Amino acid sequence: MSKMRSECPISCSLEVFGDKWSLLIIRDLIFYQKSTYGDFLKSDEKIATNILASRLLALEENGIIEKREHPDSKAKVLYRLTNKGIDLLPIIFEIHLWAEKYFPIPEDLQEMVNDAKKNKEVALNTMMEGLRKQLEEEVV
Amino acid sequence: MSKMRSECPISCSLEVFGDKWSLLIIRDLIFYQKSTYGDFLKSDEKIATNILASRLLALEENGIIEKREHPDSKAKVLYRLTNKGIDLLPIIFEIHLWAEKYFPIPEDLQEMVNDAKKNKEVALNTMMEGLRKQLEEEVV
DNA sequence: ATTTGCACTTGCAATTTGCAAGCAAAATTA
DNA sequence: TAATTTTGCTTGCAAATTGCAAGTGCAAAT
Repeated sequence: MSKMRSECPISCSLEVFGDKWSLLIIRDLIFYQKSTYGDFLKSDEKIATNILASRLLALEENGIIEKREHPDSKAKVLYRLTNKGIDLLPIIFEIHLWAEKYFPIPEDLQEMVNDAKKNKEVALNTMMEGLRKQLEEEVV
Repeated sequence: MSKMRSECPISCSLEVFGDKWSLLIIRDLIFYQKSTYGDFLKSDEKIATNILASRLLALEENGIIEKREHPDSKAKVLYRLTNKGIDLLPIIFEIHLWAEKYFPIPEDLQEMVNDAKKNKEVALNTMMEGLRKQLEEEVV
């Protein structure tokens, strides 16, 4: 957050998640139930270990994700989206809808995208509620 | 478009507009009626000339923008969003709404964002129709 | 007690970005 | 008509970022 390029909301937002990796990490958190450093490393796009570390730190500093104790082991770190991070879902939803129009969509996502197309608001709200519930439950 | 990192719609989309500059150029086309190389250079974020040239080329290759003859002069080049580019507006809208929640929004954009919050679908459709109309008219 | 798993860090090479200057064609001015 | 300015780039080089491979330190399993 050192230097802002401008006051523009698009520009400010891009400084938070406008790189090649951040939205992919957020995607993994939302759609693939990934939550650890090792999980993110396994994604198809093959992020480098140092880049992953720097992105996770930046996302944490920007309040998009937070670190938690992992229930299974002290050696693991559990990463979770904050409410601020969960609020990015509408953007990710719209990116999916745009991509659906201009790229072939993998089978395993087709159903989700179809739902989103049929009834955007409902699909979105359902998904966001799910994520927030997950966040609350674990605090307990 | 040389090498794809994965089949993921988010990843594919990011390869089109997921850098620090592309969405700002698209923003300028949508919200500030900018349409020439010189216009884009004047933006607050101060993009370098070579980077601007490379981004314009990439956006054109990806079918997001197109070059046109400028009505005023042969020395000028008119850049316009294609329909594919106009379809990015919902994403940009959602980014604005997210930003509105987490950043201070400049006065000159406040009204637009308020409209968007009050009646998202209507505001979005109005704006997209306007952009498409502009695109059609000029072809004549 | 030793090996394995996990979350990183470090060093260095390769790629990308950013800055400053230059350049050709078109338009304007003298 | 000639000189100057505008416009849209390109080029060369330095600085920053990214990517790869090889560690490192602590926790957990064997």
